Parts: sequence; C-alpha cells; structure tokens
Amino acid sequence: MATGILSNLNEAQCEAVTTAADVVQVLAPPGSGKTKTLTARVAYLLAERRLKPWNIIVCTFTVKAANEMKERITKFVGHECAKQLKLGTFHSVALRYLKQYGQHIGLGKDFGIADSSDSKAIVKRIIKKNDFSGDAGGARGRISTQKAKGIDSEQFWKKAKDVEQQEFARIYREYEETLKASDLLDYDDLLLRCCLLLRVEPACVSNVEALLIDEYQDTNNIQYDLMGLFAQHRNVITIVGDPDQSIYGFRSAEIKNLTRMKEQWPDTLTINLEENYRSSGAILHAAQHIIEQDESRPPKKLQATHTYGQRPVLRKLPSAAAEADWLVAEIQRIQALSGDLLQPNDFAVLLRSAALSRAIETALGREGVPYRMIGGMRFYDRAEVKLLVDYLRVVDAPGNNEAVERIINVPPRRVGEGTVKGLHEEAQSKGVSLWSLVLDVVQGRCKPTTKVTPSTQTGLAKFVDVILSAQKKLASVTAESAPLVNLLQHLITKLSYQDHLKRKFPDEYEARWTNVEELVAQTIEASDPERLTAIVNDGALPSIEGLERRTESVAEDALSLFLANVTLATAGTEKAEQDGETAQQVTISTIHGAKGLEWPVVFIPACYDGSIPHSRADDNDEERRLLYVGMTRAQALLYLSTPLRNSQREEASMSTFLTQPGVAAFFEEHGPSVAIADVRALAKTLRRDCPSDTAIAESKKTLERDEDNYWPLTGEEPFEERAKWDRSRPGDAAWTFGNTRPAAVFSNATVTMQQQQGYSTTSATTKPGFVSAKEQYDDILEQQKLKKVDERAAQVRTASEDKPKTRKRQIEGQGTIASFFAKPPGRVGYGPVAFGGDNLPDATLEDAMPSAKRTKQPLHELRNVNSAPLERALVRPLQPAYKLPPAPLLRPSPSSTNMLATGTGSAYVFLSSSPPQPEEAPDPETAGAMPRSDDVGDEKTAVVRARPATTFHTTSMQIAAPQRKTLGMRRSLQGWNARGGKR
DNA sequence: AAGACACCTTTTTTT
DNA sequence: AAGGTGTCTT
Ligand SMILES: Nc1ncnc2c1ncn2[C@@H]1O[C@H](COP(=O)(O)OP(=O)(O)OP(=O)(O)O)[C@@H](O)[C@H]1O
Repeated sequence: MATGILSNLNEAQCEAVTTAADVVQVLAPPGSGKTKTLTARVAYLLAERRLKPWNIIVCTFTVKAANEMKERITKFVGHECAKQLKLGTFHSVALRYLKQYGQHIGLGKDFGIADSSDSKAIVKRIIKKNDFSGDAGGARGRISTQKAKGIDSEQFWKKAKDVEQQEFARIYREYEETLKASDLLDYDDLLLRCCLLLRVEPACVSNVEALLIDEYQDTNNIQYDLMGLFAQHRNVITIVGDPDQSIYGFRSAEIKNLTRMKEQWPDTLTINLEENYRSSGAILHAAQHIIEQDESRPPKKLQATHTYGQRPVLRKLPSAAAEADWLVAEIQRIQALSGDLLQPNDFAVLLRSAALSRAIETALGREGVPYRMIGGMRFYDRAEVKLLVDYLRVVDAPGNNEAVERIINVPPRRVGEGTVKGLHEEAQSKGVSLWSLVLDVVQGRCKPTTKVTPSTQTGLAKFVDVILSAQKKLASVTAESAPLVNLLQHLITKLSYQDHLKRKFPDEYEARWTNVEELVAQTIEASDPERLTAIVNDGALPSIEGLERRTESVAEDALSLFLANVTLATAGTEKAEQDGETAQQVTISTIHGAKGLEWPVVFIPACYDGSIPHSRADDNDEERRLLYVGMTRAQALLYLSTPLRNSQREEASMSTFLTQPGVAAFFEEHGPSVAIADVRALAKTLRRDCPSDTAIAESKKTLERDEDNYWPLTGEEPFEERAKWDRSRPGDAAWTFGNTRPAAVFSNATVTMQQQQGYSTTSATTKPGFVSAKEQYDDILEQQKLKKVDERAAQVRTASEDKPKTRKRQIEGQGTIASFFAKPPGRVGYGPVAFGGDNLPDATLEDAMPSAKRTKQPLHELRNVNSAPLERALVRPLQPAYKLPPAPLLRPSPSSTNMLATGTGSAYVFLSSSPPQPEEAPDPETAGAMPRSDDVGDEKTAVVRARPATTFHTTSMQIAAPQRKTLGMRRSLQGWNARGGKR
C-alpha cells in the first residue's frame, strides 16, 4: 500500500508524507507537488497509520480547491473512504460544527447564512438611515477586516477615536444587530462562532487525529485560530503553502501565520521542495524573474525538471478585440500544429478580473471553440435565480428580514419603497420580524402605524399567500417526493414567474428562463433522496460520548441544506467540474480561480497597468504574485499579452511588471513556430503519445496560416487597415472593414493558402515578412470576394441583408468577412457556431432564418459533442417555452438525475459557445462536407460548414432551444443575448 | 406612493 | 449590465 502511495514521489516529498513529526510545514514553489504531497499524506495516514477518515479534517480556501483535493484523494483511497473525510473549505467545515454543536454556544439550528448581497444591503440601509457618507462596499470590507482581526463591534465601539471611527463603529454595531434579528451569520461569523464553540466545548473535536491545510499562505487570523482549535487534542497538523502565491490579502490572509505557526509549535518540521514538475524551464525562468522583482522576498531555489522548451510569448495587440482574435487564432494554430496532441481542454485563459472575459468569449464563440468559464458572476447570483432562491430562503426561515425585503415587491405588488421602509422600522421597534408584522397586518391582527393603502394591502396579502402556501406545500410533502422541486415549481407557478421574467427582460427572456430551468434541475439533483441521505450521513461529524449533538434529517433539512450550499457556493459545483473535465473545452478563469491548477497552454491577456496591477489594488506586490501564480499554471506554452487600448478604448500600457529592465529577454514577441520536433518535445513534457508525422502534417494543412504573423509585433493594426485605403470595393456597406477581425478571415477561408515558403519565425519579426503576407492577403481577398458573389447568388437570401442590426454589428466589427466563407472541413473550429440573441421577435426570426425550418440534417449530426443533450434540444419547441417542460424535469429517479448530470457538461459546451445549428445555406457543395452521423463524437472529424456568422449571432439561440446551462457558464449565453437584443 | 422610463455611472479577487 | 437618479404618469 505504502509503495503505491509513495511510488511517484521524490525524496523530499516522501519525507513529508511519511514523517513521524506531528507538525509539518511543506513550503515549496509552484508545481513542486505540494498538493500531491498533501493528498499522499492523507492517504498515508489512512493506510499506514490507520487513522479513520472521519477523524481527519482537510481544509482548503476555495470550493474548487476542495473539489480538486477530494478528487485527488479519491484516486488514492477510493470514493468510499474519501467521502468520509471531513474535507471542505474552512467555511463549510465550520458550518458543519455549528449546525451540529451550535447549541453549546446558544446558536439555534435554523440560522441562515448571509451572502455578500445580504451584507451589502444591510450596510447600505444603515448608511442611508443614518445619513452617513461613504460607500457600502467599503464599510462591508472594513467590517470583515475587523472580524478577521477578532475585533467585535463592541470592542471597536469602545476604542473608536475620531468621528469617522465612531460612525463606522455604529455601522458595525447596527450591522451585527441586524444579522442577529434575521438569525443570520455572515461568512466571517461562521469562522468566528466556530472558534468560540471549540473554545467553549473542546470535546467537539476530541476525535480529530489529524488536520491538513492546503494553500496555507492564505490563512487569516481567525483561520489560524481555527487551525489550532481543530487540532487542539492531538496537535497533528500538516500544512502546505508558498508565500509567493499569497493572493488573498484582500480577505486578510496573513503570510506571517507561517512563522507564527513555527513559534506556536516549536517542533515544527519544515520541508522545502525545490523541484518543479510542472513547467518548462523557459516558463519557470520568466516567472522567477518576475517574482524576484519583489526585493523584500528571500531568494529561493527552483529547479526545473523539464527541458527548457519554448520561451513564453509577450505580445502586443491593438485592441481588446484584436487580442481576443489573436488568442483564439493561436489556440487553433497550436492545436493544429500539434497534430491534435493538444485539445481544447489543454488551453486556459486566465484573467485578472472576470469582466475581461467578454472579448474572449466573443471571439471563442465566433470561432465555435467550446469553453467554460470559472469564477465571475455565479449562477446563484443572477437576478432571476437569486430571486427564487430568496423565496426559498423566506419559506425556510421567514425571520430573514433581508430576504423578505428583497422579494416582498417582486414581482411588483404595489408595495413600494416607502411602505417597506416604514414596516421594517416598525417591526424593528416592536422587536418582531418584518414577516410576522406583515402577517399580522394582512390577517387583521394589527393595524400598522405605517400608512398602507388598499392596493398595497392587497399586494401584501398576495405575498403572504405565496409564502404560506409554499410552506404548506413543503410541510405536506415527504422526502421521497422531491420536496424542493415541488416547492420551487409551486413558487414559479404561483408567482407567474415566466410572465414576470418576460415583462422584466423582454429582450432576453429565453435566456433567463433557461437559468430558471437550470435551477429546477439543480434542485432535482439536490433533493434526490439517495444523494441527500449520503450527504447527511457523510457530512455528519462522529458522535462523541457525553456530548449533545444535533442531527440533520433528510426530510426536514433538505431545504436548509440546499440553501446553505448555495450560499457557500458549494451547490452543484462538484458535478459541474467533473463534467467540465470530460467535455473538450477551453477554460476561462480568473487567476484566483486557477490557483493550484495547471494546463499545457496558458494565456494571460490584458496584462496592462490598471488590470495587473489592478487600479484599485493597494498592494502591488500581491498583484505581482498574482501574475506569478498565473504564469506558473502553464506547463508547456505561456502567452502574456496586452492590448494597446482596453475594452473601453482607453490607451493602455503594458504592465509595469513586464516592462522592467531585463524582462523582455525572457519572452518571444510572437507565438512559436511549431516544428515536428517541438511536438515531440511537447508530448514528452506532457507524458503523452506523440501523433505521427503524417497526422501532424495533415492537420497542419488545414491551417491557412501556420505562423503567428498576422498581427504586427508593434501592436498596430494589420494590413487590412491599409487595404481599406488601397482597394476600391463595390458599394456594399457590409464590406466595410472597420474593425473587422482579420484572424477570422484567414481561419475561415475556404481557399487554401499555399504554405509560406522560407518564412521563418525569425523573419517574422521584420517588416518584409509582413509585406509578403500582405500580398497573400490581397490575393485571398480577391478570391474571397468572388466566392462571396457566388454564395450570394446561390442563396435566395441572406438573413442579414435587410437587417440594419446586423449591419451595424458588422460595422462595429463583429466578424464581417468571415460571414461569407465556409470553413474548411476538418478543423479550425470545433463545431458550428451559433450565437447571440434568442430575443428577436418571432417574425424577425423567421425572416432572419429562412432555412432554419428547412433543416434536414438532425441537429446532433452537426457537431462533435455528446448527442444526448442535443436530442433533448430537439424535443423542445422552437418557439419560446411558456411552460416548464415537465417531462425531463420531473423525473427524480436516479436515472433521470444521471441523464441530467451528463447533460450538464455537454449542454455546457453547447450553450456556452457552440450551440447546434441547422445548416444555413443548404448548398450541395457544403452539404457534401457534412459529417456522417457515425462520425459524431469523434473529435478529429469535427466539421465546420458555411454559415453567415452574423445571422447566427442574432438568431440561432432561439432555434437552438437552449438547454440547461450550468454554474459558471453564465454570461456566454446571457451576455450574448443581452447584446443581440439591444438595438 | 408606486411604477415606468430614460439616463447616468461604474465594473477585483472569494467564502 | 446593473444600480442609482431623476422625471413624469397613474
Ligand atoms: N515527484 C513527482 N514526479 C513527477 N511529477 C510530479 C511529482 N510531484 C508532482 N508532480 C506533478 O507536478 C504537477 C504539480 O503538482 P502539484 O499541483 O501538486 O503542485 P503544487 O506544488 O501543489 O503546485 P501549486 O503550488 O501551483 O498548487 C502535477 O502535475 C504533479 O502530478
């Protein structure tokens, strides 16, 4: 057993895993196998030391890290054992203790968790009420900082010196009172109360035999205390961390906790790992050089185990849109030149902030590259989903004033701001909850001092009815009958939620509704009795003799369990992640979200001042570490880039971290030429089989351009800007080049360009290279124009022709020329693209898509993904659904759950970027290029056909009848619709 | 007093 | 794109 655990570890790692020392710190740079060591130690403790899984606590800082950890441990010890570990984020572990032992500190069982919007709303109201200045977000952050320091509102109140501090002290105090009144704990409270509990009742953790913590550099002081308390009986602690990767200072992470730990446990064994198993030498060198700009940092050894490899790329592009186009073209180029050694899964785009994803998503979408988005706006934070969740929260715990306030007038019930404010204050002064006051008012038990007009009274009555009937529903239903789904369906009906969404989001109703469907699907999964029982049982802390413990019941606690998971962002993520890994898709993530993960190819776009380092960041060193973390995610290829103008078209200059003297020497100015030898090296680094030379040559042929030489290295616009002046074009407004996306021109062209002879990478850095490229460009332009005329003639009518909307789009640069060309069969995209608005009025839709209804080819044959969800798509009506289709949603049997589950991943692909689409121009030539149905699912035969992209941009979503969309997929769909819909 | 509509700014990172 | 603000109508 032990040999299995230790077989892939080096000496230092082995020592860390097997050491008899109680307290162990593993301090090591990125990619040195820290997480691997930690998981191996868990396995070792279980197998060799015979610890019981339920006596081991494993803590991480993010949900994703927790899932990743669980997966890795499962590989060692199997699911049966792994699931019994007390493994999770600090917050979720703390929550378990509070749920089960909270009574020892006077905490009821039914407390809720305040999410950030609750907290912010509370603070905002307090500020407004008291006429204080300052922003709610800032005050909220300050409260959190104080809590992390262990200073409660009373302490702060006492030591507040100046007026400003007193003002804040008041906000802090009222905030705490408000939480208490609603029986809510905020994120920090979960940790604080858990600390309190473990101090008051140490027996709670008397069973704990070992504690392990990943990414320890991210601990804040409460978490530090919690660590000591969890381990207080046996003091067996293993932590791994890297001070250079500390990127959570904004939530009070203290790197000092490393030394503090050594002081508290003087026998701490510190082990350093120095070998990097992840990245090529070139990437490590560059990353190392950047982190060493921080002069306060002690020098460290970092030994590459891989070859030097390709130097990372530092690229300048004219605009954010151009950057995105270049990036996508590089993904396609590298995949092709690697002979499909690299697949979409192997690429990641890492961003400083989630909002930067828009340009990238647009470009990926246009090229039909499937992707998934991690981080950013969460599924449960979307307005249409959050509202329903808030209803559920009120049904679960009507004392939650915050949630009541948010839903009391949505949909509009003529209960306005003034009334709510009045009632809220009245309730507060009476010492009752808003809900019970409203209930009394409606049921005539109490006349409010607040003026309530008759129509408002009616509105309140409606509201009360919704909640009461829902509560009844919940109570009357047994665990076996999927209480959550029934409850949610009840609410949706009772609220006429479809109509509400239609009114509120006329342009993007479909997308919003799809999210509601997704929520319903999530609750199906969450209320699967087997699953619930498993969660309750495995989540339960072991019972300890002589210690009173509250247990959870599947029937009664399904709702609150689900809601807690929603707030802690745990709900649905595990499944979504598994699905995300099986489907072939490019990952887009924030850098924070990417910590601990790795990909063969990593892009970090938008490396400009203001983004990295962020303009609002107050610790530049942390920003630098963030860049370092991003860079060290890459195994084989790393691309940094910056647009010279950001998405708001303001001038942007390259990040100061990248303009320091000496940095340039570590980078290439453009993407690498990839020769066959490079592919072999790549295969070796990734420990994969190398494709045959012929396979590589074949896939290379599908590329129009096998060098990264389209965009000038200076960051200027490429030639077609000049072409615009040089050439006279027939008077077709749609042909305006404007900001067109030239990359798309090339990758979409049917005309195969002759390979550029003698055009080496080095010459790409010189101007002449571009001149010759221009000639080829002109050539292609000519041919493409001819082809365009042909296509136009062949098509009775192109949808975009008489739509000013599309024309405007084109002028804005949303893929003009590309629209008129067929992609070569075989590669480039991964499936047909369909995008954008499902929001057009039906008439426009039919106008726009005359061919939509003529489609002969079944949709699922058009793409290379799992066909199951597509069949679901076909069952769905073409017109917007006005009813929840009950069939797929109301089968709570395990098989249906599975179906939905697998659907998730693929639907993901499908909705995120490349929904299936009917053939746009059923012309025989392109039809011949269609894949046969038995080709479906084979990556290599992915075939892309002619399509006017602009048309799809605006219409295809409706035809593609969006399926379940999963967590994190978000904006792809929604953002698009929002865009397509306007104007 | 509530709602509908237009117009404005502002958008870090996570539990 | 969502939240705030301001104006007008009901
Ligand atoms: N002894 C080893 N031999 C071969 N490969 C290893 C070894 N140790 C780790 N690796 C590999 O190195 C990669 C990085 O490992 P891991 O994610 O555990 O590193 P890490 O130190 O946790 O990185 P980070 O600090 O970035 O989270 C993984 O692909 C892992 O499989």
